[in-house]
Amino acid sequence: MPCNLLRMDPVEEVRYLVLAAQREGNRALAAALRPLGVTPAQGEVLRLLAERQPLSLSGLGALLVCESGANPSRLVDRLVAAGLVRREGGVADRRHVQLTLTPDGRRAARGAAEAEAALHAHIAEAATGRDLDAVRDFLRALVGDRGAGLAVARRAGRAE
Amino acid sequence: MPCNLLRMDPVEEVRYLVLAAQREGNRALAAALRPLGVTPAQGEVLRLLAERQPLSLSGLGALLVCESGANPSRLVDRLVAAGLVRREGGVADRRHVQLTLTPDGRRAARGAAEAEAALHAHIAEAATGRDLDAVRDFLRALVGDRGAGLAVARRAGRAE
DNA sequence: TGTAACTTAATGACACGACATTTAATCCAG
DNA sequence: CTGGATTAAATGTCGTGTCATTAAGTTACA
Repeated sequence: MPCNLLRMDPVEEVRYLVLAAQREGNRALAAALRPLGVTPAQGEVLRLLAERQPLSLSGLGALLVCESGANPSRLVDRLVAAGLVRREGGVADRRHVQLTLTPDGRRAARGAAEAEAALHAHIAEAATGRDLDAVRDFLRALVGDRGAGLAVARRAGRAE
Repeated sequence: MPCNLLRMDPVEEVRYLVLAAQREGNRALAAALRPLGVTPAQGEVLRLLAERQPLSLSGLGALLVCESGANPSRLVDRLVAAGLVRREGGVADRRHVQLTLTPDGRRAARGAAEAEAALHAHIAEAATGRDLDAVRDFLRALVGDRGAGLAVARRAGRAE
């Protein structure tokens, strides 16, 4: 009885819409990446390495928005097993691993960039006639600088 | 080279901020629910049943924003094992399961409501001085009526 | 120097989340 | 009334995502 008469609180609806947007974006991206044999999380790793290799596991973890807190050992494991990433022991500090793309990994990163472009076009379309910067500012305030929010800030060049 | 001089595209930043907001919201909610021994996904089931029981598995699945596509058999399994939900065979149609809350489940649903209220207060705080309705409208346009977006629309009374 | 604090990565455990397949119950066209 | 399509639920599989612990390497300080 409560829900056809009572409208949902805008705050609660925004909470669920954020969840829904993440889910649908992830589904769309997964579908676009499937022909490459790569998942969205793996695609994020490939894109980061293409721009900033070499990276250590913890350096990568600091920039990943997915898998924000922990170290992405197992995420990288699968990319190494797939032959897309090389994992070499560090020289100066033997704790640090050096992650780099293989030639196949570079190719997959290019494909992932195209899949992301399609998703970005979809977001841009939903933003036509709206103030996307206001949405961005709200989301920045919402995530603050904890965990995943800090990773985005680092990616955007707003924090080191 | 690319990232301290080149600002990130607002569209791409919004994409990652949506992901980050979902992650951080989920982490905060998980922490608030942990004393109850319940996860955010389980909390969503408890809240839905508290308002709309009895529900079948597919009816529940149509309203869940998490786990949007599939049937939430295993999600419910754990709630039944925890003694929070009762799962009874249907009468008219023996395929349909009847899900209802146990007294413990009603109690857990009340606790989950309090944990959600804290998250909603955090969202409301990030929205002060901003146009939350505009954010909501953008996110509605973004998710459309596919999968999780449709579940939100149903919850908000915008669709049956 | 030597040891305690710290950092990095690996790993165990558990619960999703998405897709696909299977099984059982119901519906419906002929 | 019957046999194929449809629907509901369960289940298999794989890849996260989070928290915790462990082990190894490095730093810092008494």
